[in-house]
Amino acid sequence: MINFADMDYLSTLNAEQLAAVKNTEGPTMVIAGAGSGKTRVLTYRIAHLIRNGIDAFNILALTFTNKAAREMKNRIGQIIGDSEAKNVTMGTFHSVFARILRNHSQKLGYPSNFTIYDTQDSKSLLKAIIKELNLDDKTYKPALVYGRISSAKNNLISAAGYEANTDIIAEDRMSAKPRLFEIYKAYEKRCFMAGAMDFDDLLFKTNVLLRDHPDVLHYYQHKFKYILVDEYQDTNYSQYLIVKKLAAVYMNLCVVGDDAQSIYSFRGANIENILNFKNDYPDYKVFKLEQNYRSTKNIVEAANSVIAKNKDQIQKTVWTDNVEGNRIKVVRTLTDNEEGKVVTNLIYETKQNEQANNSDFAILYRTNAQSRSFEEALRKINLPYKIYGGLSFYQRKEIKDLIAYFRLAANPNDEEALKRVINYPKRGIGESSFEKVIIAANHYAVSLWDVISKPGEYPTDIPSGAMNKISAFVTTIESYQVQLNKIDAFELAQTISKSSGILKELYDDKSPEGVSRYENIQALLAGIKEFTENVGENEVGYLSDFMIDVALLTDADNEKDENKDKISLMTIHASKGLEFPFVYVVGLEENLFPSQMALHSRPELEEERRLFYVALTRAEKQATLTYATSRYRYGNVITSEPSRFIEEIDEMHLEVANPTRGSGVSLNQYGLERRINKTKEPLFTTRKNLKKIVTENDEVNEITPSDLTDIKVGYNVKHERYGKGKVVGLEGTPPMKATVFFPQVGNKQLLLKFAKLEILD
DNA sequence: CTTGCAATGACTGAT
DNA sequence: TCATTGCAAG
Repeated sequence: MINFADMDYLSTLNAEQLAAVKNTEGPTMVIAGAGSGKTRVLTYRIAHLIRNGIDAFNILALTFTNKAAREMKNRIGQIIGDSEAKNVTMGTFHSVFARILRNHSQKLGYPSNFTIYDTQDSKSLLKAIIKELNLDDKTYKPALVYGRISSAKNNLISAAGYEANTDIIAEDRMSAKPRLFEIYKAYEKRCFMAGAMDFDDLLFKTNVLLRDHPDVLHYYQHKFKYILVDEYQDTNYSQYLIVKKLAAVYMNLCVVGDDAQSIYSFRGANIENILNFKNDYPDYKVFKLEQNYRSTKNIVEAANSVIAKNKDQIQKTVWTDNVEGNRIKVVRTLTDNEEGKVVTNLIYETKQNEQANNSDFAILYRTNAQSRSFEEALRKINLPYKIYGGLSFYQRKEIKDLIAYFRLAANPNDEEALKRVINYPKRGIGESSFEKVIIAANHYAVSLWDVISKPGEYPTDIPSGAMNKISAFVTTIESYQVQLNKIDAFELAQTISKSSGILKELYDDKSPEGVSRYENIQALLAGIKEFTENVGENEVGYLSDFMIDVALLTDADNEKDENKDKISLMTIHASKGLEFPFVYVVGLEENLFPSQMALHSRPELEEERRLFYVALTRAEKQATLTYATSRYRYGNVITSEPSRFIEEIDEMHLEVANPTRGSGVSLNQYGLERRINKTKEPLFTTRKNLKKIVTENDEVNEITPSDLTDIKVGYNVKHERYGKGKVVGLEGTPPMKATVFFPQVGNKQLLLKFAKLEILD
């Protein structure tokens, strides 16, 4: 390993990078193109601060993943020494502020052992609430409700604020979901009763904490004299405001990002945060890193030609001094299975020709479900691979089940954990009894645990047989609780896994899946053992410490050495920040990439395009794009057409390499026959049967809103999103609400006050 | 209360 | 295709 400590680290930076590193005081924005050495700038900037006498304790660095934080900390440690580096507060927004919240949770009425609900927990709770309110779960789909609540929270709108917001209420009424606010209210209350925060709460409650407790705000404002935020383009309003508040005193705020790589608007990310930086900090300095050190000219220029199609962006010119390199390969296959084989063969071939390692290759796709055909093909020719994302270790059922017992030991009010294990393993406490517990808890306005642990105080009409079983369960959990801070995490975890019956339940299942579940439990226990052994001397690692951010861990966080030389398979979202010599972007088909969900508006389509930009710019030496003309979806075959994104690449950077087919036994050795661009065959089939919902230029459904005071039933109208339609019903005098039939989407209720409609006749 | 089978609907993306 | 849900019978 290189010893950076002896090296003049600043000499390895280019002029612009160096300027960004040295401008330590005052608001700073770094616009960093793909592959421009952004991480180096962040790393060296922090090292530089510490070298110049700033206490590491006073530095806060917010990264996009915990893995990125760990790696950066290691690199800083190499420059200035680990003992200093470890004092920097570094991590994701969620993990940093979860820890801060634990220190102050009583101020918000939460226990310090509050539970963090993951997405599954949140949706499960919402589902229960929807049922309790007697609402139809087809209209109020938990996933949709979750999204709605999530985006409210990310914009710092509480349940009360939601109910009071006339725009939102009107919107919900228009989309025929007028009772969303009730669900939100119940959800908020139930989370609180359970001592639980969901992912969005970690940011929301941090805002509340900083808003309502000036002493706390003051403390952190002065602790974090220097603040750095990576991937600033992907922060949402809630995160933006936390940063703004913390930086308000010293204003030593450095944000780093690239608007062209903003791909998380579905999570509430707001590009505006980057665009508005100059408004919040008028005397800011901006540095643009435009030289790409990662990729060949072909890749950089191809990516530039694609992103140029977006309207919303900060002007910059990414360029490179690197070699020209190969053109981008485009490969068509007949089916998704063939796509798997062809990509696998190409990897095999490249590996031989270039003497490359498995870890030099990545297969990137739009959706997790696409991984299957590649896994099968790779397994067939024995190439080792690793899938990132998808179901992470901590989301497996058996792991969540055992962790649910841990959660109950730490916080018995945790409703979702209770629901999971009150009858697992089976102990005769069925659904009807559990429902009675919920009804009682709502009635007495206490937690579920209060009801079952104090039956004398909160009588229910649960039959005595079931009640006895419940009491036995309560006693079991209580016995775990008393041990929580007495014995170490491993001992307690072992006790729980045995006495809860989980270990036996899985041990008795001799099916291959059962065996693997048992092994997973053992792996979790081994992980906990490791945890207890690694806490400092004279300290005990308790289970509650281990639990602190289990909910925030992802696969990338517990990468093991055994995954070293493997081909990486992941979604493009998961590939952000990574780089590989050889990248295969697969499934480049209309309605898949760009996703059909994103065809409704220009901003959504532009985000898909940025996603494609991210995919391309992961590649160092060679990028290959593939698409299949048919693929399986929901078990049936659908035909598909090549993605518009392929066509958007300047043709001079493309090379088309299509496999032959037909009666052929042997396609050539690699299943490929090469053609240069000058082929007679049209590169891409025309797209005339593509539904023109909205094309890229938003002119198509552009409308001139008409005066709607004398709108009549039967009028033909045009809506900017739904296109042409006919008025089939009106309510109120003068008309307030119209029912309009749109051929594409069916009947829609529109409030005339808000809906922009053009009357066509 | 549990089990087993038939019917159903889901595929963006992830802290 | 796969996982979850609903329903009938034990």
